[in-house]
Amino acid sequence: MGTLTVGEVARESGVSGSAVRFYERQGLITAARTGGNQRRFDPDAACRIRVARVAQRVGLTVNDIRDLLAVLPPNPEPADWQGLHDRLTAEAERRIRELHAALDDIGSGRRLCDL
Amino acid sequence: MGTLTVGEVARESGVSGSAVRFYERQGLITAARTGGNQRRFDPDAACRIRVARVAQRVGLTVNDIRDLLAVLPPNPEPADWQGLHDRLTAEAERRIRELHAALDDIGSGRRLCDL
DNA sequence: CTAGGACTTGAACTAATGGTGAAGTCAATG
DNA sequence: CATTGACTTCACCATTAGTTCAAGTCCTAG
Repeated sequence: MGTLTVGEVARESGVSGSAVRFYERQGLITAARTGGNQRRFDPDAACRIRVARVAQRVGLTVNDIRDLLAVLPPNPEPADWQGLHDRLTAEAERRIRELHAALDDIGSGRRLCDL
Repeated sequence: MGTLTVGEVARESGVSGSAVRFYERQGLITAARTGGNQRRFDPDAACRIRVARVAQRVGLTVNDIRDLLAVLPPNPEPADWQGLHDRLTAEAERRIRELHAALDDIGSGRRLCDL
């Protein structure tokens, strides 16, 4: 099944080789092994990593992303992408709401701190 | 000038005593010293800490917050609060824009990863 | 004037986060 | 079959934001 090496996935996904191995350790991607114990990835590994990078920009940790990607099977169908998209969107919007709430508190800052 | 002990500032600001000392080390607040080398804070110290906590919610690090509070003199005037408010608002809005940009990229996720 | 709670320092420690680096092993090519 | 680049593991690094500890000092109320 797996045909891509660490280096190939790294190049395709734009992260370092050590990051690819890190992501495998963390369960974001999975790999088959050759007789000589080398990793071989499915072609969707790079894709999963690209999704992971976007999720990091939303503020998710690698742990969060593991859970997120757990619901994404190999060779995902449109519905799988949709679910993932929905979860990420909800998370980003939640963070935007938190920032707005902080802004509101800042707005009342002078009153909070009248000296 | 300074009349409040570490413990009093901690109580007023809602953080621990060790955090108060930490914030002083980091330059978020300043303290006078008694003859016996104990810290004595101005009453605005607790206020500055409350501002710092809001800034943390916006995503600033303690280092960022030191720079932010550096422009806030003791006994700040309305214009000082305004400047601080503007900087925090700008930062929060920048982060909101980043999240929106990430959302846009998520929207194109299926195309990015067509397998 | 003394008891004990609050304070002092500095260093070590915690815990999460996101990797990197060194030393050694594999595999494909000339 | 040897070279050389890619691969392996495991330990370690750096940052962030504090907490904890020990050993000692201060200060204030009774």
